[in-house]
Amino acid sequence: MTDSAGAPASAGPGEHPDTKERLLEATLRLFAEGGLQGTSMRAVTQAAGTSVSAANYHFGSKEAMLRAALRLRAEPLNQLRIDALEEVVAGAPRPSVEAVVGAFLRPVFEVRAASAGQGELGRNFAARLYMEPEASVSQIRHEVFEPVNECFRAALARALPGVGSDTVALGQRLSVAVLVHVVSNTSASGGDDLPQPPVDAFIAFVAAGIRALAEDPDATESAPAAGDAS
Amino acid sequence: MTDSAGAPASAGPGEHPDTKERLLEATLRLFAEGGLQGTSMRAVTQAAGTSVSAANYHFGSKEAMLRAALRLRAEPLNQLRIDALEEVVAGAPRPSVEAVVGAFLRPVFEVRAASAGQGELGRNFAARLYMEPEASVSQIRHEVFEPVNECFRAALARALPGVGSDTVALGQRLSVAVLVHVVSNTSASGGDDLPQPPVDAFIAFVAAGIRALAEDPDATESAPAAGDAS
DNA sequence: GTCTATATGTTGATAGAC
DNA sequence: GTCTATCAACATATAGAC
Repeated sequence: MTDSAGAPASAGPGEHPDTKERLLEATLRLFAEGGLQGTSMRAVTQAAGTSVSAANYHFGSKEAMLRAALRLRAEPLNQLRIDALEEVVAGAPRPSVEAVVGAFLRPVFEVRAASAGQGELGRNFAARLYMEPEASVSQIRHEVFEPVNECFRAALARALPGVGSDTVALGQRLSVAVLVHVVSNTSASGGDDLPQPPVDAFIAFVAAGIRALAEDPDATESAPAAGDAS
Repeated sequence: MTDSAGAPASAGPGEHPDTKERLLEATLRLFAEGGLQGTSMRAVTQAAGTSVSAANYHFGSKEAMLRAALRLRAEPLNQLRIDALEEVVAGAPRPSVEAVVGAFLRPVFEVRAASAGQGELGRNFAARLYMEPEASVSQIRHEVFEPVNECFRAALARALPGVGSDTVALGQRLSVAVLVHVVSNTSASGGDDLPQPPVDAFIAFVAAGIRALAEDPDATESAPAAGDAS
């Protein structure tokens, strides 16, 4: 909505990165390193080789610029996961839990592996996007990931016929939990450079956990018993 | 180490909260709401009914004050969990995975339930402590929680004889993953007020996941196969 | 020990020249 | 469209009176 009318010198057909594009790229990179409050307009615009005024001209505010950058980067991954999930559901009327969980988790690893070559843009970025507690980021995260989560729940319900919807929802949430930790524990969180286990380990963990929830719905719904049954 | 020598008017035997105590309390509360960069000395000292100078007099810097507050709040929980883990190990030479995971997770829920009455001090706090990517917070988190994690790994190794240490370590990491999400998803993360499933659901999920890792060490060590075996 | 006042730097956003 | 110069507000930290 900004490159509509009066952009005579920068609205090329897509050849060289103009100022707006450079700003988005720099925003992503610096946000990935420092989070929202840890990233200043000055740092971003300096990294983009322009000025604060240019950024405010194109986006209006710091938050708007961040939102644009986050959506730009997160939605392709978003679509990748939705496609994978729909493919699993379309391929089998009753897919395995592993297949569904794999469709949910694998694209994240693929994108991380792909962006590992072009610097660490995408590494910390996913962690920041998932973990930043700032309200604006949290809102974007919800907007972008809620369709995926819904798609995941639908696929999971297919894989687990007869299981309650709240159990399915809990399984989805805990899948995200594992995903978040995976994504954060390699770069942003503890400063540790832990070894990265293969994707299948995480899929096996999550699938077994979800099956445990499905097999014991009593624990999911309400469990006042078994306090100290040692 | 600050109330040792020259504190004639505020080092009471523990009756009324002095300035230092009020500062720690306010630091915890505001940090729980806004994170590290989102919490200023001005806001903290104003909430504590004192001035920035007093805070710097007692703690020296913003980061030092935060560190003191974090340790003050996190270490009791820390000890609770270590005790529970040691009790499980002492009670049975080969405890169940559920018992070990329960000892790891339950104290967190207990502390959250206990602090739910005294305002939302402890609710967001755990989430912030676990999720804040700031270096100083991350360092404290590591210092405080590493002993617990080590204790948990030891107990888990008891419950899973013959399982590789890296598999055990992965199980511990993913337990923390679930814990983080549980703790963050009720207040700080998405702004959603999701229903809180019982503790046993999380224990069942984690225990089953860990067993899956233990039963298939092939996936934990290295898994170059099974790319698209659909 | 605690305060007021201040030093020094940074932030996000804007005004106006070009 | 992009820049330089600037604003007002905020940050952490310190100096010195009391």
